[in-house]
Amino acid sequence: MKRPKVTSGDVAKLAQVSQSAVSRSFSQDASVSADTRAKVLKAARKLGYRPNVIARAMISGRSRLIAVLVAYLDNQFYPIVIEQLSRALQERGFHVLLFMTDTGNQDSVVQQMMGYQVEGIVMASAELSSTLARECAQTGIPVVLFNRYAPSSPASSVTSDNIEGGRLLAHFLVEGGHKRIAFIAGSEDSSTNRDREAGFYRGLAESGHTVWARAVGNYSFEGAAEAARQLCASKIKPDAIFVANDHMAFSVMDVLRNELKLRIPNDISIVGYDDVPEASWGGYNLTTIKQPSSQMIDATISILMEQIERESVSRRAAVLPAELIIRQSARLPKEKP
Amino acid sequence: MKRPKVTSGDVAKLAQVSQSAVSRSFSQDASVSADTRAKVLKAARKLGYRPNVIARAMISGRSRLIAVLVAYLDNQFYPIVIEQLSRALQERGFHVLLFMTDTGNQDSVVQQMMGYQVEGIVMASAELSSTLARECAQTGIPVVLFNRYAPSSPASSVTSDNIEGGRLLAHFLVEGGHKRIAFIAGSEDSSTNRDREAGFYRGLAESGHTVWARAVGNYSFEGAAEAARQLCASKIKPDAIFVANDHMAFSVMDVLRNELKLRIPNDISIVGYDDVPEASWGGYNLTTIKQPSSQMIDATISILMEQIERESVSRRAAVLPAELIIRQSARLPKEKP
DNA sequence: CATTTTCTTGCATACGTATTCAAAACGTGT
DNA sequence: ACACGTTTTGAATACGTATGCAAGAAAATG
Repeated sequence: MKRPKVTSGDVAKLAQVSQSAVSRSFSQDASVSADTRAKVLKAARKLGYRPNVIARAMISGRSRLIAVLVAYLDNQFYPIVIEQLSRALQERGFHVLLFMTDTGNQDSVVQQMMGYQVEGIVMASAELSSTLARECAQTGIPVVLFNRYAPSSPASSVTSDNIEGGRLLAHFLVEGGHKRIAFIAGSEDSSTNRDREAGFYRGLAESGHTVWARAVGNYSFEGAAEAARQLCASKIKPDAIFVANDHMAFSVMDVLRNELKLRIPNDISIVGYDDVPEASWGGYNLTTIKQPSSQMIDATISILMEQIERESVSRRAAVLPAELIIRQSARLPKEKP
Repeated sequence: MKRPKVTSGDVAKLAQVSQSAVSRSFSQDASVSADTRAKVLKAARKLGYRPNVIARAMISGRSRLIAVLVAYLDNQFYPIVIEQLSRALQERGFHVLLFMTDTGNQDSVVQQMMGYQVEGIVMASAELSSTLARECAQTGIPVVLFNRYAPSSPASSVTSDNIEGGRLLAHFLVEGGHKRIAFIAGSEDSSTNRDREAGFYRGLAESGHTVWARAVGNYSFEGAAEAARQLCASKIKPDAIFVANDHMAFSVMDVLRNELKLRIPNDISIVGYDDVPEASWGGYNLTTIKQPSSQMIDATISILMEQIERESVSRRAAVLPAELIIRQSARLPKEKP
C-alpha cells in the first residue's frame, strides 16, 4: 500500500549516471548532454520519479509557493479571483497556499506563511489590517495587496479605479433623475470603500448634488440588510442607493422588495460594485461597476514574477479601468431628444 | 530591504544552547526543561525566528500540506467548503495547497501534488475522472473524495445521502400534486448525479409515478439554461423540475421566468440540491436539499487526521444526512384535513 | 551517602536536492 | 600528433531541521 519514495539517487543508479546528472536533467538550462538527459528521463519515467519540491526549496530557496490570504469567500468576487490566480500561477510552475484569517489571529498568519518560505504573498481581501500588510512587506517577500491599497506600506497593490467607478455611478444616478441618493458603505477602514465613497461624492458634487443619507453594512449580508432598513425607516425614503459592493447589494434588494414591498427600479434604484456573476442573474439584474478581474490577475502575476525574478522588492501600484455595466436595477437616464 | 533569514542555529547561539535544544523547544512533546525552553523562546522572539517548515518536512516527512483539488469555483458550494476546510486544517497546523484542474491536465496535477510531498489529498469536485482518483490513491497518500464516490478505488469518500435526498424531493413533488415531473441532470458520469437521479426515480416509483422528461445540464449555467429550454419547447410543459444542483437551478429559474414568462411556483415548481447561500436569497427562494457542509468537513478532517496519524490508508466512506429545506419555489403539499 | 532511575543536553547524522569545482571528455584547427 | 577551448561529468558540500545516541545532571530511592 505504501510505495517507497523514489529519489534522484535511485534514478541515477538505474540510469548509470551520477545524482548530479539527474538533478541537471530536470532543470531547464543546465549543462547536460541530450544523450544523458534522455537516459535519465527514461529511467525516471520507469520509476515514477518526480523531483521533490521540498528538497529543492531547501537548497535553492525557491519553494514555488505563493501565499494567498483571504478573510472570507462568501462574496463571489474572491472565489473567482482565487480560481484565476491559481490557474495562472500553476501555468508558471507556482502554487497557491491558502490562508484564511479572522480579525483575531492576523499576526500568527504571517508567521505561518514565513514558515513555509513562500516566495510571494497576495492579500486578497478588503478586511485586512494595514499593520499586517506592513509586517508582510518587512519580510522582504514580494507582497501584493489585491483590491486594497495602503500608501504607507511598501507593498505593491492592484485595484480597479475605485474613485472613477464611484464617479461613474454618481453621474449615472443623477442623470437618471434621482433626488435622494444614499450610500451604504462597506467597512469604514477599507481603502476600497474609502475610494468608492470619495469618487461617488465627487461625482455627486460635480453635478451639484450631495449624498442624502448614509449607512454602514460592513461588507456583510446581514449588515447590509440592517443598513437598508435603517435608511428606509422613516416615511421619506431614498430614491437611489449605491451599495459599496454587489454582495451587499443583493441583500439590500431582498430587504427592499420583500420586507418593504418596494419595486426596483420603479420605487427605488440600486447600484452595486464588482459585477460578480450573480449580478447578471435574472433575479437581480444589478447595474454595477465591473472590476476587470482578469486584468487585475495579470497585473498581480506580473508584479510577483518580476519581483521574484529580480529579487528586488520595489513598490508598484496598478490601477485598472472600471466599467459601468447597465442593467435593470436602476432607472435609466432619460434619452436626450 | 531583505532581512537575513534567521535559523535555529542563530537562536541557539543567542540563547547559549545547542541547535537541538532549539528544535526541541519548538516541538510539542520533547524533552526540554521549562528553563531552557523559556530561554530559547525569548531568544527566538527577539530574532523573529520561526521554524522552517520546509526543512522540517525534509527530515520528518511531514509537510503539513493538504492538497485540495477543484475543477471550478463558480458553484458557491465549493468556495464555502474550501473556506471551512482551510480554517479547520489551519487550526490543526495544516494548510491547503490549492490545485485547479481542467479536463485536460489531470494526470500532471497528481505529479505536482506528489512533488510537494502533501500528506493528504481532498478531491472536491464532481467533475474529476475516476482514473485520477485511483492514481492518487495508489500513491499511498490518504485521499478523500469530497462530494463524490468511487467504489472501485481505495480512496475514502464523504458525501451527503444523495439517494435519500433525491427520494425526499420526489415525495415532496408528488405530494404537491405535480403530474409532469422532469429532471435536469448534472454530469452524466458523476456519482453525485447518478445517486440523486436514482433516489429521485425510486421516490417517484414508490408513489406510482415516473419521470416525465429528462435533460442534461452538465453542472454548468449555460448547459442548464439550454436544458430548460429543451424541456419546455413543446406546448405541453412539465409542471415541476428537479435540477441536480442549486447552481443550475438558478439558471433554470431565470430562463423560465424571463424567457418563457412562467411564474414560479404557480405555473411550474423548481427544486434544487445543495442549499448554497443564494438559495435563500429573495430572488430565488429555492426549495432544496441541504448538504450538511460542516458535518462533511468534520468527516473529511477526521478521516485525514486518522490516516495521517496511523500511517495506514484504509478506506472509509462517510454518508451524511440530507435535509429537505422548504422555501417558495415549489408548490406545497396540500394540508391534510 | 551510595546507587538507581529519570530528565536534559549536545554531538553527529540524515533528509533529497542544487550547485561549485576540478577533472575528464570532446571537438577543432594547426 | 599536439595544444587549446568548450562541454559534460562526478565528487563533495550545503540548505535548516529532527532525532538516535551517549553522556551528564538531577532527582529519587535505599
